Order: sequence, then C-alpha cells, then structure tokens
Amino acid sequence: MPRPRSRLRLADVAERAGVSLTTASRALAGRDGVREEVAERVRRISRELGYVANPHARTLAGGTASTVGLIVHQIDDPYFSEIAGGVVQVAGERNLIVQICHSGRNPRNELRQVRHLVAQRVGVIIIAGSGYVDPRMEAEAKAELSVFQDTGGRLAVIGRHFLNADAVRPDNKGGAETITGHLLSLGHRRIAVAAGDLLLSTVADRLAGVVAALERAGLSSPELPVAQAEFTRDGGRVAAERILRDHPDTTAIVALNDAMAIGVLSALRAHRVPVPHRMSVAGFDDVSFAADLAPGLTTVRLPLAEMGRQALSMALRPPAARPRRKSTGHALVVRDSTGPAPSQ
Amino acid sequence: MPRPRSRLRLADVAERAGVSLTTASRALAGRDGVREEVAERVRRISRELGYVANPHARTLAGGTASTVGLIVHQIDDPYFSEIAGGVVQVAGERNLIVQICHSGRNPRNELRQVRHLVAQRVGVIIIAGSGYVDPRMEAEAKAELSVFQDTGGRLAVIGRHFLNADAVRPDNKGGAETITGHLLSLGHRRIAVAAGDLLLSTVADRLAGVVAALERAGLSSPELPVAQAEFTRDGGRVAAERILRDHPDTTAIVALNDAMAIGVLSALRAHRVPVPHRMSVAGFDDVSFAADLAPGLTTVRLPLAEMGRQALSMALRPPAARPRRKSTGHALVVRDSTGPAPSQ
DNA sequence: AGCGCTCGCGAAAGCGCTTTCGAACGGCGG
DNA sequence: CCGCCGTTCGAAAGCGCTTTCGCGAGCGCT
Repeated sequence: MPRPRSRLRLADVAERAGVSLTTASRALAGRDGVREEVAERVRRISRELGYVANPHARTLAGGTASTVGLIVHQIDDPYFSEIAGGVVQVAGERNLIVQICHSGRNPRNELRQVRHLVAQRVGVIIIAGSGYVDPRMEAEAKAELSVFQDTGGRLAVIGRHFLNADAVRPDNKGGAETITGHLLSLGHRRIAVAAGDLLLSTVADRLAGVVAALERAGLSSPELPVAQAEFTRDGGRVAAERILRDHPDTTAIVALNDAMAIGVLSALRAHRVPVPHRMSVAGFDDVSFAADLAPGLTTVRLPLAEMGRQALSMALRPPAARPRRKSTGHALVVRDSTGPAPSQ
Repeated sequence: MPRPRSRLRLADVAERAGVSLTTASRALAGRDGVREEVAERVRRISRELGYVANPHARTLAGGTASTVGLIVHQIDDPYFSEIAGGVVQVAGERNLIVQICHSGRNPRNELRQVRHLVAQRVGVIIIAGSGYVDPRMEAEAKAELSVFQDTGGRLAVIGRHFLNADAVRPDNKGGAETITGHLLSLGHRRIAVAAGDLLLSTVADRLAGVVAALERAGLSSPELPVAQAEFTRDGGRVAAERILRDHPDTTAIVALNDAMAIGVLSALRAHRVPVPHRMSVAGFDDVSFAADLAPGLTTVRLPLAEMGRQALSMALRPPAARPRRKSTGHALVVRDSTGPAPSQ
C-alpha cells in the first residue's frame, strides 16, 4: 500500500521559519549553536503547523529509537499488566513508545523477542518476570543482550538476576519468609507449597524463603510437600488437587503467586474444603483484585506498578558505571484466607 | 549515545551473494523479477549471516511500518489486558510489533495518541474501548483517523462505532437486556444501575439495553435509578454508596462493567448488605477472575481475547470496499451474586 | 539477418532526519 | 586597518532500505 509523501517535513517547518534544515533540526532538538530568538521562532512555527518528526528517519539518522521494548510473559496476567501499566505511564510522560512482546514463559521465545527488539534498534529493553535457571538459554540471551548494551542500549530487568543490568528486585525470599512466618504463628505445622516451574528464578527464590522460615522454626524441610505445576491459576488448581490427594493432613498452602492461589482456592471450593477453617491459603504479589476474592486473599504485597515505573526510570537515567539495584519493599497483607490452624 | 554502525546491512548480504543491493532487496521481499535460483541463494546467505533488516530504514523508504498501534484506556484493567493479550498473540504469529498507548479514558489524550501513532507511520491502529459521544473531540479524532485511512493505514475498533473502520462489536445492548431479564425473572422490580460516564458509548449502549428490558417488562423506566461514577472499581463503590443512600429499597444493582461490579460488591460488604439475599449484583464483561470473586459474579461473558484477535486479523486482511463488522456473541453467566428478590 | 519483445538485473534517486564541516559575520586586539 | 577568533548558520553527506528507470541479453517473429 503506497503511502503518499509525508504530510509535513522538517524542511517545511524550516522554510516557513526562514532557516535551513540544519538550524531547524538543532532548534527542535534543543542543541546549541542557535540563537535563542531563532530557536524560539522555529519552535513556534513547528507548533503552529503541528509538526511531528518522523521517528523512523530520526532513528535511522541518529542511531537509537525513542522506543522501549517491554517483554512480559503474558500481558493478560495481572502481575504483568500492572507492571506494564507503570511502564506505559512513565513512557507516556516522556513521550516514549512502548512495544510489548510476549515471551510466554518460553526461553526460546524470549530470545526471539530480544532479537526482534534489538533489530528494531529500540533504546531500552525491559524484561519483566523471572529468568530461567536453564543455563544454556540464559547464556544465549545474555550474549544477545550484552551486544545490545555494548552498542548503547539500556537494559533493565524486573524480578530476575542479570549481570550488568539495572534491576528492580522484589524481595522474593524475604516475602516468602514473612508469609510463612505468618502461617507458623497461626499454629500451622503441616504446610504445603504450590509452586511454579522450579527453573523460574522467582519460584526458586520464593521457595527458598519458605524453606528458610521453616528451618528457622525448627521444622525439617526435606519433607516439605511441594506441588509443582504451571505458575498460573490452572496450575494452582492442579497443585491443590495433588496436595489434597498426597498430603491430606495439610493445614496451610502457600501458593508462590496469587494466580496459583486463586487456582488453589477454586480447587478447595470444588472439594468443599472450608477456607480458612480447615485450610489456610496464602498467595504472593497482591494483584489488584486479591482483596475481592472469596475469601480475601492473604498475600505479600509487591508494588507492581511502581516496579514498572522504577524500571523504566532507572533505565532512562544516564548509564552508571555499575548497574543499579533497586530492592522493593514488601508487606504482609492479611485477609480472610488464612486463619488459626485447626485444633486437629 | 552514539551507536556504532549497524551490524549487518543488506549491502553486506548482497555482496556476499554476488548480486546488487536491488536484487537482494527484491529477493528477500519476495518480489518477482529475480530468478528463483538467485533468490534462493540470497535467502540462504541472509539466513546464514543472521541478517535482520532495519525496520526503520524499511519504513522510511517503503512508507508503512509493520507495527500495530493499540490504544487502550488502561492496560492494567483486565478488560483491556485480555483484549491486548489477543492482539499481541496474533501480532506475534505474524511478526508484527505492538505498540501500546494509554488513552486513560481521556478524549484529548486519545487524540494525542492517535497523532503519535500516525506520526510513527504504523500500518495498523486498533482502538479498544468506548468512544466518546462528545462530538467535538470525536470529530477531531475522526479527521485524524480518516487521514490515516486515506493514506493506506488500516483501522479497527473494538466496542465503539466508527464510520469506515472495521469493527468488532460486542452486543452491549443485547447483553444488558439479557442480564436485566435475568434479574426480572428472579422477581426483582426495584433495580438500580451503576453506570460509567454516559458519554462513553459502551455505557450508553448498555444502559439502553437495561432500559429496553425494563420497558418490555412494562416497568416505567423514567424512575430507573442510575448512579453515574467512574467506570472503574472505585466508581462502583461510589455508585453503590449513592444507591444505598438514595434508593434504599433497591433489590438489584446492574453494574455496567465488571470493574464497577467489584466496587459495588466491596461497598455492599462494607455496609454488611448480604449478597445476593438482600441485594443482587450483576456485572458485564466476565473478566477472567469474575468467577473467583466473593461471591462469584453473575455477568455477561464477552470473548475478550477473541475480540482482540479478531480485530487485528480483520485489520490485516486486504482492505474491503466496505468496512467489516464482526458482532461477538455474549452469554449470560449466572454465579452467586444474583438470587431471587427478597420477599419484602 | 533484423526487428521488437520480454525478462533479469543494476545504478541511482529518494524517504526525512542528524551531524560534520566549512563559510560568513561581527567583534576584538594589535 | 588587518588578522584572528568565536559564534551562528547552511550545504551536503550519510543512515539502510525500496523503487523507478533503463540497459543488455535472449527469444520468437518476419
């Protein structure tokens, strides 16, 4: 589909302002070497004409696009959509454009998306969501991203480890310790975990937190029942079924994210297991509607939107000598899905 | 941040293949005028070298970017993130890039985003979410979008009216009639509505459906209590408060989307109004976690992800003479938030 | 053999912008 | 009054790609 020539070029603005293309460019870019009076005139004319630069031309000439690539596992997962909300907000304020890609929790796919973004010459890449402990994939992605950084690209990651990248890191281990401690203090001793793929670093970290809390309480962790399934609502359902079957005397389930917790609650409802009287359920993330579930979900609050905002803000700051780390706080949010352990 | 020259140019591929730039370009684009044997060689070399075209150069030279712009009110609203999920999925399959913008339900902002996308030379724009009945704004946006279409851009809208655009249209009126009918059949007569901004076409359409159902049942609609507030969870809370205060004998509230329904439920819980025994609540959209609320939300199911998929697929098909319309089905989903009207 | 075709390919002209390099100008000291 | 410098601006060279135009070769035809 052939498009007619662009509607309004910088040359048009320059002509109207009675200056050269060069001067117009400099004026609008705020470069110096242009008398303030002239610059102002160019800006005014540009505004009057409604001129908007062609970003492709700009990128081609200049090197880097004013675009940020955001890689999430799945945008319709509230965890990611809330993070994305934060990213899009900051981007909007700075007139940047956000490109969204799904990695679908698939390392190969993620690599592909990274390649895509690099080919696009985006200026910033933000990767949200856990990395894979799978070393081979991780290595390939790392290689690709290092090239990206070496050529001036800015990288920030949320909730995963990555050498040389600015990182926003929720305290997964600490949060898991906190919530496990909450259950212990309610008297629970037979605790089970609904976990996602253990190769996901987030899952591994949170699980480590649960184990740490149990050990600190003097409970031997080797026998900790860990039901591994997808890190989603359906996975939570599956995990809960398995726990009910294999460890029927469990009194509390820690789901390693809210999505799984929802699945767990749903499975428990199907099995007519009263929550929290017979079984306590805890989640992690505090996605926006955790409060509205039946029953309200006790969980660990992570400032998701804020994390997205911080990631982009960090990436946008001039590159530091050493990668920045921003640890986010977490807070225990007690609602109705947890209660005292049944007195047996 | 100056970037070194691109890693690999089409010229490099052409040289290695022993053909001219022109031929290489044609070969990779699948244009004819190049012997199959030569084309195959170019493709092979390109693959071996891992060549990826610079999309900005391509756009600049060619006219249109292989990018789709998606305008949503707010990406962390499940209604939109589920739609976005569908769009991103189809885009991923076709190697397109999705750019997300927030309009924040603000007409002026939406216009700004449209301008931005047009300036970006995106090939496709998808606008999700209701339009504004505000004629002035709408007119400006229409002008902008018409230019976009005239210059070969493809436009699709979801859930709003727009001349000349392919559209995916949930049956807002019909769905609202259905759910109102459900409440009527449960014996409710004093029904109130929690509505968003009436200037939003979605709100207007759904409200019309409620009114139509009531009129068909012989109930005079002029006295229908309509509490207008933001089209969000908070708005739902506000609307519920107002309904409880001004129309204390109401037995059922129709919220015009699930977000408001959640707010309504939350307000009712705060006021200790038992749902559904004292008050039935119905929503609209069936966002993914409506089933997990307390109590499970009776609502109208819209195939949100599918709507996103359809919108992009439609926009990608070669332009038709007349704009395409795709009406989506809807289904009443009865859960626990609605029940028989209290016997007074 | 000579003519006009078609077919396959390459040279070159942009697309709209940024940036380098050099020109013009005015002010200054010598 | 001349030369030098700093400042302000413009001409032009790309950035990497697509596309128009034209050339030359090979074909069938008269």
